[in-house]
Amino acid sequence: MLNNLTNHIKKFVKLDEADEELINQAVTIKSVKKKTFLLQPDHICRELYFVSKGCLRLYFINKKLNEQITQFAIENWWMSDHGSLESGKPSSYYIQAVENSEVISISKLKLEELFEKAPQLERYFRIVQQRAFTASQKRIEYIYSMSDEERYRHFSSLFPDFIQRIPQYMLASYLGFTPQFMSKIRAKKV
Amino acid sequence: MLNNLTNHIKKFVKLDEADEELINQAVTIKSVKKKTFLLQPDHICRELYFVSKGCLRLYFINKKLNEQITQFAIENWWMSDHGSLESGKPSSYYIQAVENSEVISISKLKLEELFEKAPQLERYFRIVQQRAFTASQKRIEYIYSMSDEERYRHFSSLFPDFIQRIPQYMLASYLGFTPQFMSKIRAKKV
DNA sequence: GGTATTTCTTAATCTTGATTCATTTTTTGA
DNA sequence: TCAAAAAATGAATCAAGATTAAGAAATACC
Repeated sequence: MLNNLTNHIKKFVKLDEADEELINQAVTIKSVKKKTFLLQPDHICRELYFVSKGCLRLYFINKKLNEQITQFAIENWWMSDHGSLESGKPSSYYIQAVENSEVISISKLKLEELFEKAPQLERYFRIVQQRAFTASQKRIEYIYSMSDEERYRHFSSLFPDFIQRIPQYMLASYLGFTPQFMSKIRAKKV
Repeated sequence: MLNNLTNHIKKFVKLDEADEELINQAVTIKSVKKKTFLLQPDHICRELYFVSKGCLRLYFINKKLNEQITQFAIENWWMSDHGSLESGKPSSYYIQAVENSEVISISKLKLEELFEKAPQLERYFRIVQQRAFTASQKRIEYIYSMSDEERYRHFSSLFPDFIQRIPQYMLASYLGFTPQFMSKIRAKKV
């Protein structure tokens, strides 16, 4: 649904019909089945993805050859490898659909064109980017101020619905510990 | 030096003389002595600080009553508590000068006025914000993929000059471990 | 509907880095 | 310049969570 994107933008800045039209022409809708990759290592990331339905994850393979998830994106979140997108260098990440999803995709190039034609988007992305940064900082704060167990309980209480949607091992990965440890603390819970 | 700010902005977007004038009128220069606080807990953060000389740190007091540093800002970096700035709620952070510093300060209010008068700034802050987010994500990646010792050695090799500027215990705090552990790995180094 | 693959659990042992407490070294400021 | 405060070091003990290795339970798919 294209509307999901423009509706989200309109929560932050004003768009007239011409703007909406421009945006809708610049983006493409993709249906992605569970486990499909939108980005793989050694590829240059050239697009940003807005999740209109479903769930994506961003992860890399660490030295111990385990998947390390660094981000999830659900409805109304953007997902991309901004590092690769900016630098034009190959990514070291995977972006993969965790559920059958619908994403609205826009290339970096088209986005830059859009910034010229609809300058309010510049503001929208500034705001969205700032929120993303604040959230990321908050996450670092949590990492450094809670134990793994505390972080698990904290996350569960903040996002009870979300933890139902994804396999436990993915949450363990996102929170930075092993599935075994996750089982241990869940067992304790009783 | 006001020029430090406008020069930095001009690395990302074009400014004409009128823009520069507007910016210079909106900001104020502050000389801050080492250990001076620019923000303390329970205060609402209403400003953003651009470091034109010196070094600031952002930290909070964790449950164990230790200082936990989450960010440093040196020359040409912005520092603020975006969470408090955005929400208008009291901060739980300290922003403190680590060295005698010169900061260029702008209030959230004035900045919003500036966005109207000089829309290129919207782009500048979008770009700066995006870089900050990318850096923050990169940091989370490091936290989750290296041991504390590895992270210390990695950081030291990336920023050899910076580690000379700050006390070791502050670096230990930023990297998320104790000064004692830091001593241990430094001793090993020989 | 049954087999194969994924996901989750349990338990024993091992490691990294925290804690505690004491001492030394360096820096600061009157 | 010298006393006091701040910062760094060292060593012994402890704890959180990793690792390894099974096995059990769910889910997916043919």
